[in-house]
Amino acid sequence: MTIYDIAKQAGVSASTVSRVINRKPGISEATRRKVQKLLEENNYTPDVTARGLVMQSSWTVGILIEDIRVSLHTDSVYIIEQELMEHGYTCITLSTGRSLEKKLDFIRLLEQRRVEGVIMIGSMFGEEENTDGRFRREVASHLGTTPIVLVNGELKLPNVWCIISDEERGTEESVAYLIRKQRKRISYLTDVDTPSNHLKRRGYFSGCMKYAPDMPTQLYQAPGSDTNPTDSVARGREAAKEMCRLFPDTDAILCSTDMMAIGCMQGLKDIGKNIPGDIAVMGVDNALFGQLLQPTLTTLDNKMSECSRNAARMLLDALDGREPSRKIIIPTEIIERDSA
Amino acid sequence: MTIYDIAKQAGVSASTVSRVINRKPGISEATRRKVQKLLEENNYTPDVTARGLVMQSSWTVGILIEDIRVSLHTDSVYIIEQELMEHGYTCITLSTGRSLEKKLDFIRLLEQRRVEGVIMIGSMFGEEENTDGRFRREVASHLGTTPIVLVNGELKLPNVWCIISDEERGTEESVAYLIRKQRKRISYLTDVDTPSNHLKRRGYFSGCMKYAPDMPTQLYQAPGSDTNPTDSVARGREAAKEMCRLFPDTDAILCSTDMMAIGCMQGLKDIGKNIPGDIAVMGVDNALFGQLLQPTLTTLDNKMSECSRNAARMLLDALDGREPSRKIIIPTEIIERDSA
DNA sequence: CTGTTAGCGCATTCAC
DNA sequence: GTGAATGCGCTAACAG
Repeated sequence: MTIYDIAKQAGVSASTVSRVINRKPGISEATRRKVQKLLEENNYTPDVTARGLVMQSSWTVGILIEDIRVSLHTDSVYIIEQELMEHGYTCITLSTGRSLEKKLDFIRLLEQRRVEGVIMIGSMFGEEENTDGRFRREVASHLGTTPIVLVNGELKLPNVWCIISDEERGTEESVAYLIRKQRKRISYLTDVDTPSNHLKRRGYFSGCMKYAPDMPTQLYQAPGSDTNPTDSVARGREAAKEMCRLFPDTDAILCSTDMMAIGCMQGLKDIGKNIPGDIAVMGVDNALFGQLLQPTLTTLDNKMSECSRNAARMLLDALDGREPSRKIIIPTEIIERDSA
Repeated sequence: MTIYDIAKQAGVSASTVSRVINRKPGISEATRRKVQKLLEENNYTPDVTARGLVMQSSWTVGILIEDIRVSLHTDSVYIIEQELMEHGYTCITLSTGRSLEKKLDFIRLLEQRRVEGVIMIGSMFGEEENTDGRFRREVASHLGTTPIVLVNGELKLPNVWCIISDEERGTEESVAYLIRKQRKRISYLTDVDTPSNHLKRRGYFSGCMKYAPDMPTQLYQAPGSDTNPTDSVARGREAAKEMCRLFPDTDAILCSTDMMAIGCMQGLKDIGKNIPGDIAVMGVDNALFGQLLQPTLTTLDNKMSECSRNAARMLLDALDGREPSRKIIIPTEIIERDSA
């Protein structure tokens, strides 16, 4: 069913039909009604794809994310999709996994689909000093003129806007918090090598330096590379035991994510440790489930929901030519609960 | 950058460029190489939207779901997207919420985008006897020729395939399980009115009838309508207290979802009940977090991951004209843990 | 007020 | 082997 079919039935031209569909002025009430009736009777729906071709606008935006199963990301995607949909955009959400190749594939996929904007969630989409810049170059050459908003990462490109959660500072303050809570041997548990994890780790070190210069720093990086919840928890569980061996005097474990922290708590329970009596545990993310455990999990809220909402709005602003700020930083907040 | 731009640079016609892009035979090795080189140099990417217009195929499928934040659904979407993407399809995933209007809006949106197939996850997309059939009619008129796979629901339409988890039977067996565990007063906690919840509730009643005909049935339906995790847990928590008032002799609460069960456990703890000593708790879904609580949550695994994987394959089969089975039922499985 | 024409980017006849 | 012409479904500029 095309506008031509409708036009024929109505005895008018296709452009007339197009006009009534798009509510353009300059049409007699009589023909408007006649056409309208036919449209409804035939259950006509315009092909937005064809429309996009001539209008040079797809009303589509892409969302890139490492793994939709990570609840933090799920919430972000939900918020962003709702916000963009309200403004008429349809989202294509892609879980890239951790490989660079896959990320590049999806960048090309979005280009092929002629998306009008892109939101990338996660620090792995940013550039660090130690990268060869391949990702940045590919983004530049494939999406060089598409507005892009990066959540929790930075990419120095003229079409990229950034919004980041101040996790480094937050981790620093988490150390201060634990020290205020009388902890004497704070160790740090991290896993996958991501820029975000590097920042948090740096925050741990500088926090120790600032607030407890005499305390030895104790870092443990758990092996493994997948970041889905199941793996993260399992990894934290193993790591907790390993850390108790490596750092027998530790009385607080600061974890790079809540999932790791949850696993960590499991592991500590496995070996009979009391939380927070023997060891305090603290995570990052403010995941829902931290509230449901016994004891409830103290965590650093990195405000990802707020970041996501802002990201969507920044993209909408950029799409409407309103020039949002190039870079926004959102402060974090410590959520005090029972585990620390 | 279009094929015409490339054609001009190469001194050939657009059709020649099109041929090398699509690896069609009948082109001299020389021009093929020349064009190929230009394509790469210019970072050319075909517009799949325009291609779709002429080929009459969008290589897009839609996924409809009530709320992506429900972890059960998140996993389903992840699995389906991966599977379809491997076969060249791009997914548009839409969280419809609970309103019928929104569902219909999104049905139309998918029609506008000319998706080639649709997967709907959740019983709310099916039809029950007590519905006025509006949803079915709208699906028929807007997506009447589009292959659709329904997960956990049924829609009697020639272009719809169904895959359902046998939750009714599973709930029945859950009752039997609790009785084997010496429970004497099994009550049932449910919430939102969905077909799936109706089936489970029916399973509860028939289970009681079958395995403990003398036991009085005790049903409580918690008020509220949103199914996101936060709300579900909160609702379960309140409900647990209410149920202890209403049914003071209950020694087992069977919950319609794991999130409700998790909330339920919180609520029971709030009022000093011991689990499973005083009261056993059991859920449905086999959510990851059931394993992480203390005590771990006994649950009915409704095999949603398996259902999802099958749904994707059924759609692919239908898309390729391979005629999959019209309806498939997947049996559930009780996962024994500590709460019951 | 309405119809004709052209073109969005691409693939596919059908000639040559 | 390759190019010119045509059309996918739609909107827009220009006539009338």
